[in-house]
Amino acid sequence: MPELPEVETVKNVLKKNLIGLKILEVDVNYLDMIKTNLKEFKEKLVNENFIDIKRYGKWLVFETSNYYLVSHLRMEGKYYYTKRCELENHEHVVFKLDNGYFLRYKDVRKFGVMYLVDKDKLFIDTPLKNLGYEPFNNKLDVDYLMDKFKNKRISIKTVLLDQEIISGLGNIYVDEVLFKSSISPFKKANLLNRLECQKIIDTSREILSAAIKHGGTTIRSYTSSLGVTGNYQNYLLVHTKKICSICNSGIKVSKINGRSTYYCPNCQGEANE
DNA sequence: AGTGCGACCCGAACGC
DNA sequence: TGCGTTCGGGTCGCAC
Repeated sequence: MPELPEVETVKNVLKKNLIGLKILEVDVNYLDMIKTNLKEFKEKLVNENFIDIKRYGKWLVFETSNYYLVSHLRMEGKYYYTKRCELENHEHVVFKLDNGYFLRYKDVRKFGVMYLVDKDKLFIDTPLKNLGYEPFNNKLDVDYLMDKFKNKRISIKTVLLDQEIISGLGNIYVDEVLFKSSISPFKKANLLNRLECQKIIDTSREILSAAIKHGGTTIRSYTSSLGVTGNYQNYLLVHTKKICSICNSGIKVSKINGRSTYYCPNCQGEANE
């Protein structure tokens, strides 16, 4: 499932292939995937050139001559850059390009979404308007986190999944960050001190850098797609693990706000601490 | 404003 | 074995 490192990898591969190419045709097979006006989506993108591809948090943003195409892969969305023109199952959006290739978006669960907006509306008419700082942003510091956490009486696990505070951490990496910071996922965010906030910042940067270096994490073995067959799963310390690599205690799994959460009760503390 | 939860999906995993 | 049920994953939108 793509989190920030996976999306970064996809972005880099797409960028290598798509820049300069023109869109000749747009097919949409699952209408609800397009969250802005469907007719405009199909018409406006014709004859647009790909100029740049960016990533904001887990969002992928294609810059074309006149618009931004905003895409979120959710759990299983993937892009294929291919000469194949036969429609495969679960391919919901297909772009025909002017070099004989196609950009094909495939998403079994249909969870992904796309927006098409004018260039001055990227941070106004899309969910990007709510994104918090990325882990690598220098503005993400202890004062920022202390301020964001001060009225949050919910678990730090839930708060770190909130993209409006830090953007780009998903379920796997939040577990890793909290483990490496020796903080219980159950701890209320407003109870964290400055040292703990600093640890969250430092470990987020460390873990995401390492994950990007290894191409992201492939937990379920879906068929590989454009650039997303990472091997960071081999470096996970707590998520999906049974035994703590630090103290040999059994790793516990609990639901926090509906999300499966792996933690070491000995190194990080228990539910009621 | 903060919080909680349903909706969105469907293949895989599970339970009987 | 075969069938029905549950689960998971990120985000939005809504109710309180």
